[in-house]
Amino acid sequence: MAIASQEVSPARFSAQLRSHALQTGIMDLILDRGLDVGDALPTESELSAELGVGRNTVRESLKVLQALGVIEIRHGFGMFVAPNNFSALVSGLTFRGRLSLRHKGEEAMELIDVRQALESGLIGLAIDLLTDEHVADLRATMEAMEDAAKKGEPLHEHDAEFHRRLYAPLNNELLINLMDVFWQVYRKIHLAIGTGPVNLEQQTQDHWDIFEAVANKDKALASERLQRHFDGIRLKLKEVAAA
Amino acid sequence: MAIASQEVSPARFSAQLRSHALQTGIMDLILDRGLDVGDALPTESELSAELGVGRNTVRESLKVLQALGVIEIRHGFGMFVAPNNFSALVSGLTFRGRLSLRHKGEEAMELIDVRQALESGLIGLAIDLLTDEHVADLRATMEAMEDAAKKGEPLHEHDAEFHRRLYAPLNNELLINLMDVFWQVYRKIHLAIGTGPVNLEQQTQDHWDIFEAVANKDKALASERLQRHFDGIRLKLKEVAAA
DNA sequence: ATCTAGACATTGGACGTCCCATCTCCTGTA
DNA sequence: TACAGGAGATGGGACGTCCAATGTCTAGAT
Repeated sequence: MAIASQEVSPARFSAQLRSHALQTGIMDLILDRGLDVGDALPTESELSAELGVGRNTVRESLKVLQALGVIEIRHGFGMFVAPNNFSALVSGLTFRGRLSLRHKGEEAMELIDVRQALESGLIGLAIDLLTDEHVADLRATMEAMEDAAKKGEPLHEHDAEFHRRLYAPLNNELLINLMDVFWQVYRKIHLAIGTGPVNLEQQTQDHWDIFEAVANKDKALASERLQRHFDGIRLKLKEVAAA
Repeated sequence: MAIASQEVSPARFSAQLRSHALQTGIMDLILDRGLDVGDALPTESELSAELGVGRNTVRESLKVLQALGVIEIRHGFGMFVAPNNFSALVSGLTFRGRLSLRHKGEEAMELIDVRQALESGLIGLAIDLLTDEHVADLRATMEAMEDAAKKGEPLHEHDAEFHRRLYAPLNNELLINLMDVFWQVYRKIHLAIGTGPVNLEQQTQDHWDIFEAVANKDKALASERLQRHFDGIRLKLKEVAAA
């Protein structure tokens, strides 16, 4: 399974296409050999030989695949087919947000909007599938958050957990990961634009309100309260953009 | 929670950290210098010198940033801050789907589910913001699709356009891009599992039905019809997985 | 017999150098 | 004025060399 286009007329294909072909070549190799998550890939040298390109070149593609969450690279050990994760997306999107903060913060606002749209748009579907067990899990998370708030500890871990469990009924790991990405980007933007003194009690209460609406299966109210959840940062973003 | 804290041995972390630090280093450099979309980055050699790493090493990071849509690399000309695009995500996600098709197609199903959840979950918000102009645009797209169907031409371009315009009222480029990613992944999965003879008229009619519900601002009906939209491929996926 | 420390092979990480491919821009000619 | 072609700059790629991290295996001590 070689990059067939190389033998014929390399010049006809743009460099970008060749680079992309190498990446898909490696992915095809994984699929052709029936490698599964956790299985080891050939070594860099072997790949270099089999694909007929230099080791540096294959390394560039491997780094890209690593960034895309396709493979996992372990120094001194080998390379393996990775379980999916979107972590790479976070840095790219955060960069976008920071970049846009310099003019009008439009993209940062869009990032917030995406998270808001995802959360308030999908909560209805989640409520449809909500079981008592899910509600119990949510309550447990909220109690942990309340404990932390009383001790003056930071809430972000509990916050993340709450939002993850909110959409657990959808039973879709991929979607949870995706929403987690936007949670993280949200948080980074929040940190970047600087926050005033955080009111732990208020923050906890906001989440209790959301929990209550969800537990009562009131889709409209839950959706509205989730929207509210983002009003604060939107205001601050506008201030920063105006300045 | 697949994203954040996977169990990681300390040394592997450091290796990852250096690579990641280089990437963020380049992004910081862009931000520090006030570079904007379209502006040129320093040359590879300059970056190599300024960041104190070898050119090959910096190239690996640059390729990653290119894959993440942060920069655009033009052979023989230079590197530039890129407008955001998620196109890189597509290949990674498609790989996931193809990989999962070999056992139970779970991830492929999740990918479909994500698109379905996004579309049917967000249509309500879109309808809230729908204007007559948006409806007119949608109708125009549908008429173009119908024309193509009558000529026996492939519909996928019109299909993509229809779904893009469906969420245009949300006025969020980022979200449109994101949904476009899942549209493309959906299509690739569709092609990968093989489709029976496509019924152009039926396909067009399905879209007309969705259009009608949206134009009438019937959120529930629109959401339901969007859900239906995916029933076919889900069935086929289950067949493939069972085989 | 068991445990541990250290040697060892394997593998990825980083770098330098050389040459090729491609682009833009400028110059010269018709 | 317009077009063709060259010059220079920049990214693309290939080796070769050495460094660093990791897991394994073995020898020695207990």
